[in-house]
Amino acid sequence: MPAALPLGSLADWYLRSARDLPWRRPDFDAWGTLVSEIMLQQTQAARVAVEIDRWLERWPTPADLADAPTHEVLRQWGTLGYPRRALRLQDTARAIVERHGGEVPRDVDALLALPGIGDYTARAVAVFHFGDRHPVVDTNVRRVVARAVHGQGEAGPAKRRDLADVEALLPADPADASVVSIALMELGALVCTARAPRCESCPIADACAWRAAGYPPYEGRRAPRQARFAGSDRQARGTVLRALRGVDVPLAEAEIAALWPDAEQLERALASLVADGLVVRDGASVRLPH
DNA sequence: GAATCGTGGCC
DNA sequence: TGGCCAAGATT
Repeated sequence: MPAALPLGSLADWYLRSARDLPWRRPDFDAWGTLVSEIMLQQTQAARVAVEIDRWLERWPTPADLADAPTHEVLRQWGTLGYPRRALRLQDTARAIVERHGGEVPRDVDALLALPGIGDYTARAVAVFHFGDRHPVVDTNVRRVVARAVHGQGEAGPAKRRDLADVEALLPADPADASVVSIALMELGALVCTARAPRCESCPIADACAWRAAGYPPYEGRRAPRQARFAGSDRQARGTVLRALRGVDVPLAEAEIAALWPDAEQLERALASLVADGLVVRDGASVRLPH
């Protein structure tokens, strides 16, 4: 059993060093928290920070987004990446209106039942907005715990076990547990980074098992590395969607064909965009969904 | 469990 | 320069 982490030092460090991010402002409501957490799925905080306010000014409540034209939702999503998230976010807004009277639910299971909301996002909303006690486990938390608690240089692929693993670290008091979760995330983002961690300024360095062991290199299994992007179906999809966002009329098949050199790959990308509901084929042209 | 899904920043 | 990484979720 590893020694307990100095959670008091961690919390003090957080209160001293936390970034001033929009979703940490006291006036951020449950809906704003949910929207920001979905945008933060695999997208860097700095990029979300410049988009979130404009989004929430346009659609300040779930009912507002539920009623929006989907093509406008996709345009506003812009280049945040993984545009299926924008569709799911609108689906979630509609589900909140239908199932929960337009109010973001507090219950983790109710949150998990919403489209596009998984283990991380559901608990992030329940903890960071509602103040309940749950483990909030993202890539930062997994890395910090792997190092400080388990003495491993990397976390390896995400596992179901990670949730219970982190839950065991949390203080009993929900408010204290909430600060520990956000502080672990911030520590992973600012200090205990994937490359070149800043151990000299780490508030829990004295208790870090990885440091105590002399920074042994990671020997365990790793997540498979991302496929090359250049020339991929993903790039083809992105190219098509970027073109459609840039105009307010459908694009003819010939205009679409001019976007990508490999006709067979373009057709495959187009078919997958249609299957995802991101694009609609309308006769001999292609457009964003209404 | 592994593959898929955008875009941009960093060294 | 190109691989790695980023507040993950879904199938």
